[in-house]
Amino acid sequence: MSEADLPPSSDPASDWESLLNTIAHRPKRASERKQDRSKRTEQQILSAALRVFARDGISRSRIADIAAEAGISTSTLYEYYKSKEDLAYDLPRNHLADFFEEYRQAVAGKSGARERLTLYLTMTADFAREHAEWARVFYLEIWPSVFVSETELRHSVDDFARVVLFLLRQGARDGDWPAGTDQFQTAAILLGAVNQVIITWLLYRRPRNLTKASIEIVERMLGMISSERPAG
Amino acid sequence: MSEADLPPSSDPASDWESLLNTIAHRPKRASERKQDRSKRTEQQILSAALRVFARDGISRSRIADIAAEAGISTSTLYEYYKSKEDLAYDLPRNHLADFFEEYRQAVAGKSGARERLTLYLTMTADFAREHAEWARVFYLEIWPSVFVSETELRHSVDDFARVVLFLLRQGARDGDWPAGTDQFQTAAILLGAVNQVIITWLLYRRPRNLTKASIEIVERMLGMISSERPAG
DNA sequence: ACATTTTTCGACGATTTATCGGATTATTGC
DNA sequence: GCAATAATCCGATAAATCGTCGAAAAATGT
Repeated sequence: MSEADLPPSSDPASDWESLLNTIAHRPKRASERKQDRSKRTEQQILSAALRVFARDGISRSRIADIAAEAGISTSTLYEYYKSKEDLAYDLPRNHLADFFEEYRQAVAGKSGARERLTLYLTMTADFAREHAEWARVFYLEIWPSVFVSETELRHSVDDFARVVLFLLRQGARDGDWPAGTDQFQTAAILLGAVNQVIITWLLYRRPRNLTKASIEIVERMLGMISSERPAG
Repeated sequence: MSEADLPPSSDPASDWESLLNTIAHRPKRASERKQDRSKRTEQQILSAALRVFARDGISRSRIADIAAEAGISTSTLYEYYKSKEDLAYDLPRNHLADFFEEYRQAVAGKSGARERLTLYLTMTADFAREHAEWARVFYLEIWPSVFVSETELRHSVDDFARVVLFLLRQGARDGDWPAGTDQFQTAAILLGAVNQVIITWLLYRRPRNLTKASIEIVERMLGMISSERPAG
């Protein structure tokens, strides 16, 4: 069974709904733990791993430290994750789902492409600011990693760009910006710039005010894109 | 003795020269190996490490594999680098110095800020394409890493942005684009977009033609920046 | 209360990293 | 040339970390 088997629809509004639905509900993990105790343990592991990874970096972190931080033995941790790598790549998925869900709710009232896109990109930066430990692990260690493409996480990462592309197409249809330009290129500019700002903030705490900076840079880029003359 | 102790100069042309000089000649490593044999061994280690890191990823690579690939024993490798991390972070520096040197020569005839900037950003992408193994290690594993800021490599990474900022200021002085806008923001857009394109190419080989795509995206961004109306 | 399932953990084996002292090779001074 | 000295290399082995297994403990169902 292949993914993204949404029925082709000619109704843009329902396409948007179903896209949001898809990204917010990627299956989290086939854990199937029976007891509540286990669910608690799993949460403790994830929370401990996040703290330790953010503090020491994934490569320097030791499984034993994470287990100790979670208050369990090393071998118990291996009951839940078959390796450190497995744990590291599973870790960001819950948070990403949370982000998509937050966005889905925040965007509910808005129908304009530009409005939706502005909200998406600024919320991305804001989410990183609010979950700085997670963002450190995700943006500085996981996302660019060679191995993302081998994991389930890949779908969530791809979703990130999918939303931008969808909205760029919508805006082109609605006349918010020229339709002739390469939307992949535009998406690269938008996503690249926002990521760059987030990464700089994570590493050097510049700009001081990430929320304000991201709003400014997004407004500026969308302004530039809107007033471009169509490609000839 | 602190770095970057260039005498303050009010001559923009010589500032440019000295900036290029600084970045192309960062001290490579206090190796001080006496014999030619050692210099060869060091090269073999670096070249082997690059192959293995690019193939397996840094975290999955084993020191023993790198040593074998280099045709030396594990313990000999430790004569040269005190740990895998040490090796990984030293690896990119030679290539970066090569890039800066290549740029310095290519830019020699050009004096316009826009011309220099276009060349810089497109050469960045082209260098990644030509040295794909190195680029995989550098862009996907080293650059975004939390630890860059703890290593000597940090200076070279900072140089990357320094050049862009210098040229943005020059262009503002020369009237190539409005002077009012935040140049850090502009730099984030330019660098972020180019990095994004490079990373996408490394991971998915999209766009197919990286050289062409980077020229297009850089021209487009500089066009947008040039025709922005000054901030009010 | 007792059998069954689920979860936890200590003990241990396997893998990988890193060290050290001496053997080997090159360079220097004569 | 040839000894003396320095630089380089490597096998043996220690240290650290990862990962496995079987049995004990806890939870669940009847």
